[in-house]
Amino acid sequence: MGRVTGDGTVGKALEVLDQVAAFGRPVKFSELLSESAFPKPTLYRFVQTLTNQQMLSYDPERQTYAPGIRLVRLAHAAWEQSTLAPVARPHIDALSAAVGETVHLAQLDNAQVLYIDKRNAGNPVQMYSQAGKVGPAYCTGVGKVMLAFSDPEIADTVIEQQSFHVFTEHTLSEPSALRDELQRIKAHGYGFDREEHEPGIICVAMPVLTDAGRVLGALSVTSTTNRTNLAGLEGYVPILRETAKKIAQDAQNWSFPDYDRKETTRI
Amino acid sequence: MGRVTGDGTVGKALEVLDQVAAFGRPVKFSELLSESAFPKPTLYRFVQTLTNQQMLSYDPERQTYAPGIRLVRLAHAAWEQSTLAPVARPHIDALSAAVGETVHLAQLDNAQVLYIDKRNAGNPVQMYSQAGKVGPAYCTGVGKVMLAFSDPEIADTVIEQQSFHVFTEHTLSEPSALRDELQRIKAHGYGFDREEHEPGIICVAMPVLTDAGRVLGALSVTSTTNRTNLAGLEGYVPILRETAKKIAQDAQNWSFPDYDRKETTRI
DNA sequence: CACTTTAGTCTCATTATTTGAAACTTAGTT
DNA sequence: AACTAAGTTTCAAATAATGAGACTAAAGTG
Repeated sequence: MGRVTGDGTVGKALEVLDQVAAFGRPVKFSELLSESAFPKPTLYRFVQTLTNQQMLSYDPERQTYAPGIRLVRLAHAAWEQSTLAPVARPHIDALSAAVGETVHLAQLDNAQVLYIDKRNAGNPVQMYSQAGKVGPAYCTGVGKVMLAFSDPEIADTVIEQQSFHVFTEHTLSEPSALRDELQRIKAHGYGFDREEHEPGIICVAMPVLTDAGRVLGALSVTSTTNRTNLAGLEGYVPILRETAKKIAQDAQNWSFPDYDRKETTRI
Repeated sequence: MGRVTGDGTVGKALEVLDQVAAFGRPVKFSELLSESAFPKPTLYRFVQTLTNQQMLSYDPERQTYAPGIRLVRLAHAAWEQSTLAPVARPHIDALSAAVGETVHLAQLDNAQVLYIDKRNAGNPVQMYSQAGKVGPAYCTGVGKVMLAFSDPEIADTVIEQQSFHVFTEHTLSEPSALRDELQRIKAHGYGFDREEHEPGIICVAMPVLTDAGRVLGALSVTSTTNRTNLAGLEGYVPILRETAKKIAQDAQNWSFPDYDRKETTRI
């Protein structure tokens, strides 16, 4: 059995859920079927079950499925309890205020970069729309920095799964080039995105490491080639290093208060 | 069988997931067991499966489970495709700028108010931390407004599920009082929160309705009794009504562009 | 209009998985 | 060492998942 899923029925159902999410738009049953490894009635039942459970939503007019509203509720709990976001929040607020540029906080999920928080430079709104978004690990500042400090075995597994799609003329398109870059990043302690993902967009990234050296996530300050250059961004390294250190410390000391939360409180 | 779950194994597993999320903090297996309807080995296997699947995360040090990071990624897709948030975004930006007070956008999920977007008044950050949060339907402006315009059958079902916990001296603590209030809201077309959930916090809420009168969600402008009063908030009714109308129109005309999204794009 | 195709839904005997009582293994007391 | 509580494994019985195929509805075609 070629399948990696495992975990019986539940694993299979979640695989379907991921598939729907991967489309990035509402999908018809037939579209799903043509990409799915499951036979028609089996896929059908999964989709029905997930829709019943509000893990998928169904648009009867267009006959399309999309990830459901129940996920939004569940994710809030996940974000607050299983990501760096709550401990990092005050620190990236301060960082953002100090540098006046866009700040990202990311973690690794499934060989992809998962952005878990963001502070915009000029425009103060439009935030949640970004947290939860995923990006490629091989051509983003945060992605490369996390790989550079990851366990070599894990890094290898992740590298194997990268698409190495060429976004710009600066994109590293070969695993070997990426490995060299990771070497350099590890030596310096931080890394750059040199317009590797989008023309004109550059960033400095810093890993968030435990005292033992385990990667918890990464931070970055992003700007454009119009406003600054790599040397300019390098000036943020000290404050980035400080911020990363504080986040790591707080994360290690973090202990959840065991207050009884009687009822939901006002948001 | 008394169980409401249905949907076989997948439904049961998701019930466990909900239970973990409901704790609002990392939980030990034994805590979960004592609240769960499942026998020990069954619950044990569900928790294992969900952890494998990254729907739960496990902290080996504290031996606790929490909702997992995979949910954050899935929720982003849900938020963008299955909620009012993307269509409403520009309109609530405009509303927020115009009124200079905190603005909420909410939908009903499972007899609860689910906040799906928010604009803060003074402090511009701290946003995603709020979207995804849930609140009671019977004592929030958005909750009551959505109930008032819902199908009576649905409203009844929802009302039955409310806790009617008394948060403040103004909280409506009886279904009959709530029903009267819903009547009044329906007559006026909008509603207030008169410090029913938290002392000093008041709001005006407006439903977002389709042309056919179906409830899509609700909007509210929140303030404090220090800054204004109900009469003051009532002044926002025209702009709220306009905003709600625009959101409803956009939601009805909304059609997803069928561009091929080749790769993930920069966040 | 009958005929074909395609997409979506349903049935049911077979098969595989889930189930949970009970037993076992740690790890922490007294 | 004896006791206790929390977590984990086993295995036969009970149950649910599976998918080939049949059916239906709707859209396209000659």
